[in-house]
Amino acid sequence: MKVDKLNWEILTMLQQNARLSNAEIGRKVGLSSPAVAERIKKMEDLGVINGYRTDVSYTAAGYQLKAIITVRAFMGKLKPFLEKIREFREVVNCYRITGNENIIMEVVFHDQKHLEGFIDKLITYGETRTHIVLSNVISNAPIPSRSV
Amino acid sequence: MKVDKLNWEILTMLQQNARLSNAEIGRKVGLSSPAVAERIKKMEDLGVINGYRTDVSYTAAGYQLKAIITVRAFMGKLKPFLEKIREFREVVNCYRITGNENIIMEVVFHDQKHLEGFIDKLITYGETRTHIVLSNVISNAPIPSRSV
DNA sequence: AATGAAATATACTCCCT
DNA sequence: AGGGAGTATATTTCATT
Repeated sequence: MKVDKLNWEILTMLQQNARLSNAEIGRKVGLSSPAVAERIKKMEDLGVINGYRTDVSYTAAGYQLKAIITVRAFMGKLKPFLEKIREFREVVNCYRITGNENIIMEVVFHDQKHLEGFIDKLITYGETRTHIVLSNVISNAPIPSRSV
Repeated sequence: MKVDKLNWEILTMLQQNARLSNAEIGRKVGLSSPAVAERIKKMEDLGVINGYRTDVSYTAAGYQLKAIITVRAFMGKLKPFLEKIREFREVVNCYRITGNENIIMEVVFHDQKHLEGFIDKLITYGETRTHIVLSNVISNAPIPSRSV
């Protein structure tokens, strides 16, 4: 899909603040609010925009820790794992990746016991490695519009 | 901070769609729109809500691949790395983590050459490992309100 | 594709409880 | 902490270019 310059300006603003009004976006990019609404609608329909998310602080929300967990699935266990993992609501993101590990996940936990219980549930599916997140260096940076 | 049941309902809705109007949220949770606005404002001020992001498809936006890159920083190179990495706009997320690797990043690339050039820029800072993202199993799932 | 105008809906401010 | 009223602003629809 072709995303033109104007749409990139809109996307850049929306990535920084998804709750901006169409009218406000229009003022900054020099379009009327119906024009902005139409462009956004089209980007939603084409799948350029997947959705609008609120970034909730996991610590403020009562979770003490976040972990990056990789899984190296046992033979024949990847598919069952992929079906099972959707049931675990602690999992914020989960990707299938290349390399020695097949899966990488970002998971939030109330405490260490919670983390321990989570890892225990995965032992039948594969070998796990857990990294605790110490701090955020970059969080959900907007995707830039062109070669950087 | 104490997030009560009503705020959790609001947060759950906002995590799924950040562009919902206060009026619509109010209708579903049984509050007036000024009351919803006030609660949201308070959660923003307290840092429960960090912001509102638009989820843009990196492929639709002209990026061909996404990679998970870990870095094991050389002695004394972690700090310089943390300062430098903010300049790279391809980096969508970057965390400091425990374990053998110090850093894990989620990075988007136009093509393999772009990825190659990126990795080259990191060699003075540490040892990198790159995993290409094959597919999304779970994407930005809302943080659940209680023990799961 | 975009604009302008009319109708509807929402947000914001203030006061009251 | 929330409701209600009044005003300002935004969204939506549609006709027009």
